[in-house]
Amino acid sequence: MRAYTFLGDVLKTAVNRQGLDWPDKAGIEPPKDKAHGDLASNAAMILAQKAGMPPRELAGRLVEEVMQAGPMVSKAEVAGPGFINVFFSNAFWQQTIPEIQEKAERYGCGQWGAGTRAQVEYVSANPTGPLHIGHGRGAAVGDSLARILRAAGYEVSTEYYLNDAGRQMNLLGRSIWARYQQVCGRQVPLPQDGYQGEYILDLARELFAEQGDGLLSEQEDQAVTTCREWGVERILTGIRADLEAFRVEHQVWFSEQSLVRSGAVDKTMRGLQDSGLAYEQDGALWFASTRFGDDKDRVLRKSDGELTYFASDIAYHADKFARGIDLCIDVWGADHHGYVPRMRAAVQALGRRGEDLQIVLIQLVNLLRKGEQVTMSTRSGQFETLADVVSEVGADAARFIFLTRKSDSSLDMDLDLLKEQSMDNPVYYVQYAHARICSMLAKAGERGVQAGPADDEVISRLDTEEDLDLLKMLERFPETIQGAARTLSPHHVSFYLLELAGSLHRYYNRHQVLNCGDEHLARARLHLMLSVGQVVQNGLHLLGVTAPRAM
RNA sequence: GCGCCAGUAGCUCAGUAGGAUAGAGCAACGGCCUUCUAAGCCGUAGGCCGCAGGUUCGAGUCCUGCCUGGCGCGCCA
Repeated sequence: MRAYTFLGDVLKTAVNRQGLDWPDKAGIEPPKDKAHGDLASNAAMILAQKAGMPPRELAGRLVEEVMQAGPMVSKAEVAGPGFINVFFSNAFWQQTIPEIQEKAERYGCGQWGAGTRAQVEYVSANPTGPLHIGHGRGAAVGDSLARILRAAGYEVSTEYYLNDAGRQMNLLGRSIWARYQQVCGRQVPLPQDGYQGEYILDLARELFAEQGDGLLSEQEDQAVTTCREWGVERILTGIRADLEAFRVEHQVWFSEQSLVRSGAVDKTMRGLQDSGLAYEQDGALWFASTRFGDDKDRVLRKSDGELTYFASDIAYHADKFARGIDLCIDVWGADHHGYVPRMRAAVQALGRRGEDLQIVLIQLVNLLRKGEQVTMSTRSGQFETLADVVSEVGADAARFIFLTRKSDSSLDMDLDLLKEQSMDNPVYYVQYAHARICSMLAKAGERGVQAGPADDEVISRLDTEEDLDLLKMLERFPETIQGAARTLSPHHVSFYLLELAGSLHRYYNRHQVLNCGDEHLARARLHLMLSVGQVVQNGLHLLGVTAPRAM
């Protein structure tokens, strides 16, 4: 990060001295090939025409200025069609060590999102059954996203939206009621379209164990209500426990029912009507979402008087904005992608910019057992619960798998493979790096070796190719966080950690830390290990994965 | 029919705001433990980046068309 900002300043000044402005399209980035420097810029190629000289000539002038920038730059050159390649001095990279030690667990954090109140809403599964593995993926992404955004300086809150007002809730009540009666010995059919799952029967048995057959004497309506309320509470308790076991936290649990009851939904509907964005037709109330680019207008209140989910979703988002949230990030299952245009339209109708709502779509998790797909449907009750998977493969492995690919591509997850090859699971590769470092530090402690202060004299000994490789990796951590926050993509952090762990393992196999035969060198390398350990820890924390001290 | 997402090594996937000779892990093959954790390291092999055009100094990345797979299109929830 230091390298990037430093060179950015230098180059911009140099460009200005040529009487030019820094072009938006210009980039400064690390080249793929190390021989092309630590950072390279294409600015000269973009500005050549405007400057009225060939790209290489302009690049040459800029390079001269970069060379004057001080001892941090060891070399700058013109390359290829007009790239400016810049090499930094070892001393520059070595300064990363004291920076990490000073910032410790805050290293990598920045202020890019300062002043923005962001809210991440995720999971938000209907409380009609246990969480399945698909919810788990959304949970991992949402939770990690919140951590990353906090690290990037946003003021972040997390929330679970509870759809506790719809018809599904009634269906749940009736399903439990039917099962309950069966448990009591009555011959009753399950409701049509009811929940078939085994867990409904479990719930009914539990209810019976708790309250006996007392419900049988109640009125049907009353009994169904009791079953529903008891069932929702029971299921929610389970969901909370599942999320906790998965190390996922929601600060706020927001009830849809509370919105309906407070009249907030009606109020929002009236507001839309007043501003001419909602209208009555064929006995229904419609939202004119086509005005904001949606394919067709959408129903808010059906002709039978019932509100659609969409209506409360709009009121819910209005409520979010009213609470002072600047940026709403909704994590949804990708099967809801058709819903995106109307939700964004609604946000604009509320007087917000479309981009104040960001929707992260989570693609399907194809769960496999022995290579065969496990079909999933809450209704039929055939699914793999998050809790089962977590207890089988562990929260760390599950989270890491979810966070090691773009959320927008579907994921094949073979549980048997994941278990059998658990030793080859990438999460262990990263954790092993941390454990290795801890082991070295422990050994250093036993031998009475102290790292001491990380002054220039000490860290200047970190000068091999592998030292610099690690130092450069460490220096890149802050911009990794920034990039992950900007693109709402936790997987960038995972891939960074895999790369960092790789560099550490390579280092370990090539250089001795404690046994290198030189007390000063050992101290320098100890500092390097401390820093790598810190960054691995910080990175894993962003993923919600533990950093074990021993494996 | 329309829309969204995906198509990159045998498999699972990266590829960051177009950049230089396209990467990693697994699987395969060959090496490395009297030394701080071999859950590791080093090496070899493996590619018309779905296909065809276009934009420009330059395309895996942007545009158009097509092919294949997944998902979605309701006064459902």
